[in-house]
Amino acid sequence: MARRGSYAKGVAKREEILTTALDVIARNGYRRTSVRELADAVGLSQAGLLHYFSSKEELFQEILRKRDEVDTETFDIHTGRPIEAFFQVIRHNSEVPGLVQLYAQLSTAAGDADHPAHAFFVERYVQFRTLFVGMLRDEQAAGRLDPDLDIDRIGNLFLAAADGLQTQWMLDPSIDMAEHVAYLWHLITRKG
Amino acid sequence: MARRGSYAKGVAKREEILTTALDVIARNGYRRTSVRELADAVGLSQAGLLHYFSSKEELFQEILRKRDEVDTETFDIHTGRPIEAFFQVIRHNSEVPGLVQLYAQLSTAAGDADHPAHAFFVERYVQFRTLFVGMLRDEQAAGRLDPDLDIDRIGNLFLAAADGLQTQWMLDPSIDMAEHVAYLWHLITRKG
DNA sequence: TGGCAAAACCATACATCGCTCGGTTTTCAA
DNA sequence: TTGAAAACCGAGCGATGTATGGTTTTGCCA
Repeated sequence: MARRGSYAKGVAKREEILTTALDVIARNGYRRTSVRELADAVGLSQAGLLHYFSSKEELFQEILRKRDEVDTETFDIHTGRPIEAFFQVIRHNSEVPGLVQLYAQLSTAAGDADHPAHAFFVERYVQFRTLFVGMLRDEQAAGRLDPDLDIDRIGNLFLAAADGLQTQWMLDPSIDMAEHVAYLWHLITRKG
Repeated sequence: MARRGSYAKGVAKREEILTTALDVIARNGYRRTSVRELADAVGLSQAGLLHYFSSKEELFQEILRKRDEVDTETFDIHTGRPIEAFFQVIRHNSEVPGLVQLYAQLSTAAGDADHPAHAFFVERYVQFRTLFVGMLRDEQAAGRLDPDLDIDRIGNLFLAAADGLQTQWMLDPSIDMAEHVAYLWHLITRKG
């Protein structure tokens, strides 16, 4: 499933690389993690590792893609109430600082239009915006949310708050990300 | 003023490095800017440049520190109404994408406690939080803001929104950062 | 079941990076 | 005028990401 024509061994190895890389980054931090180190951790040479991912940045992108897939399943994004899943994901994030570092670094680096992961993040934000705005629309339709609210802007503000709070949390772990986002939700839903 | 014991020439050169580096980064983007390139741009060798800044990361940190100083003066942060200055800074940011890239990258990299710029950003956030919360307290005292609001949390949410919107704006420049932050302000001040 | 194309994987090498070291030249106060 | 410190450089080191040209392993199908 990794690529067309992959052997069973290759598919398993690719998966092993992703999960192992996640561990190494979580333990060593994003800055101090090199391709050689990741290759060693899965018993491959650097060239052997780069057979599966054409560059370091693509490897990191795929790690984050897999994270999204796992989170989507684990926290029941599409079936439950998305706002609840959103809070759960944020709470969970404070237990995987390495991933937060990786995400923050790669998503900002991808701001450059030439960055290999640029398209990935552009699409990611589109998807999350759509998901969030759809949820807000449902809340409005159910009468639980002021119909005068600009749900497009609010959707962007929620994503921005989640990202920005990660930066603050990395600098000062005493900041409770989920609590802050919950307060933003309170600000929006108050005065029914 | 740059360091104790600097000669006049050195002080001027240090200043030239900062302003030139700013231009180069704005033009080439943060990723593609190396120390060698910056050294060339000011007519120095790399070793010559690193006489003024002990590392690349310290140079970038000093660029951002200078940016803060210039913005503080230009937009009248301490004398005018801080919220207005805040909007102006954000509007101005969309005209200096290179700086936004640099800030986003360095501030997230500094999340690692071992990063050379870690202390700088920790302190920076403390300062901005203090400034912002003070402003919110004044608004409450003047009766222009609901006294029940948690101004500490709101302060953090504003900083987070400003940061997170930069990420979104880099990925999609059609996003109006200032407009979104203004809408957040509207959400907080509505229903006086 | 044996052959063979493609996948899996490696050793080596290369360009570039940030940075250090040991020096020379320039500045400027005493 | 002098000399100590600042300003600056050439050369090179170790580490990084990645390209190249190969060998070994896998598994489909004839």
